[in-house]
Amino acid sequence: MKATESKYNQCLYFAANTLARKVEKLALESWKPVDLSPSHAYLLMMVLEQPGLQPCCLADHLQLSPSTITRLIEKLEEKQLVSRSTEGKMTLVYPSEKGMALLPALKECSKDFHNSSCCLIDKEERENMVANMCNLADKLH
Amino acid sequence: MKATESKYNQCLYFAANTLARKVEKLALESWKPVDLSPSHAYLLMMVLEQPGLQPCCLADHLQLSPSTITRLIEKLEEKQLVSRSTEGKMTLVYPSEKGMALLPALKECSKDFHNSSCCLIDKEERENMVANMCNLADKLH
DNA sequence: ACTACTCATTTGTACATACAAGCCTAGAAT
DNA sequence: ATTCTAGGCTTGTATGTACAAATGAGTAGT
Repeated sequence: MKATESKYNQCLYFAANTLARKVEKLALESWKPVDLSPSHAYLLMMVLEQPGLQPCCLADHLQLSPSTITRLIEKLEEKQLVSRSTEGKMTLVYPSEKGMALLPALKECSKDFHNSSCCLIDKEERENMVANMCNLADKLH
Repeated sequence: MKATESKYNQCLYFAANTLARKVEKLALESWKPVDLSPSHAYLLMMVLEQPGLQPCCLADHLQLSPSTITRLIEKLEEKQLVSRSTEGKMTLVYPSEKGMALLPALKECSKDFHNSSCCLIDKEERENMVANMCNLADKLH
């Protein structure tokens, strides 16, 4: 059955969750080439762009809780893609050589993901939707 | 930081997930009075409306995997809100007395959830968004 | 200098969900 | 009848995420 045919096709809870799960699945596919989950990949990309970023800053930009960020970094550290250095009460996250080497592949995955969702929906409509979703998310405190 | 201010505010992955998590949180609050998570509540409401529904049908309408449905039913059974009866190779789910007694409260929660999201966003815009999200979800195979 | 307080991070634990493999039961093929 | 197959459900296990409590390091009050 399609989501649009479901009993709950007018329910925000239903729509938001269903969409997110499907998008997650698509993203998972797109980032398979680098063997990272989408959130790991986004975090790594941020660190590559701004080496020495703090976890709290990552949490802000990715809109994830600090504890989740810790968990994501842990895994990237295991894979030796980033390293943490503790400076006083804060932690700085740096990409490793191996992490840096991954940048082009990451960008490729990013592009792939973007394309595979773009071909399903009109560019303008898509942009509108994404903006609306962010807006509503912000209102939800 | 707000989602609209994030580095990734144009990314579908980011927008869909951020929104879904926030909506989930709001829904969680709304259904606290009946001490059920939103998905448990929706499942129960479906069973109340159509006693004897099969898990596969629930999975279809709620757009969740069969295994997730099993897990949801298990918990509702523990709470003695529904019961399962195996008829040949299929399973039928029925509400219990206790489950039926919960119907008015469930409807109240449902209304609350709807209202608390409605006061944040224009009715028409909201309806549009929900419809668009379902549509896109369907296209994401 | 001692205490209390705050902030950034981590840890233990829990929840929502899914995938893959297994288990029954019903019906089909022989 | 016996075996094969398919469908519906369940089970083991894994992923993504968060909350609440714990840690540890600066900071302010006295």
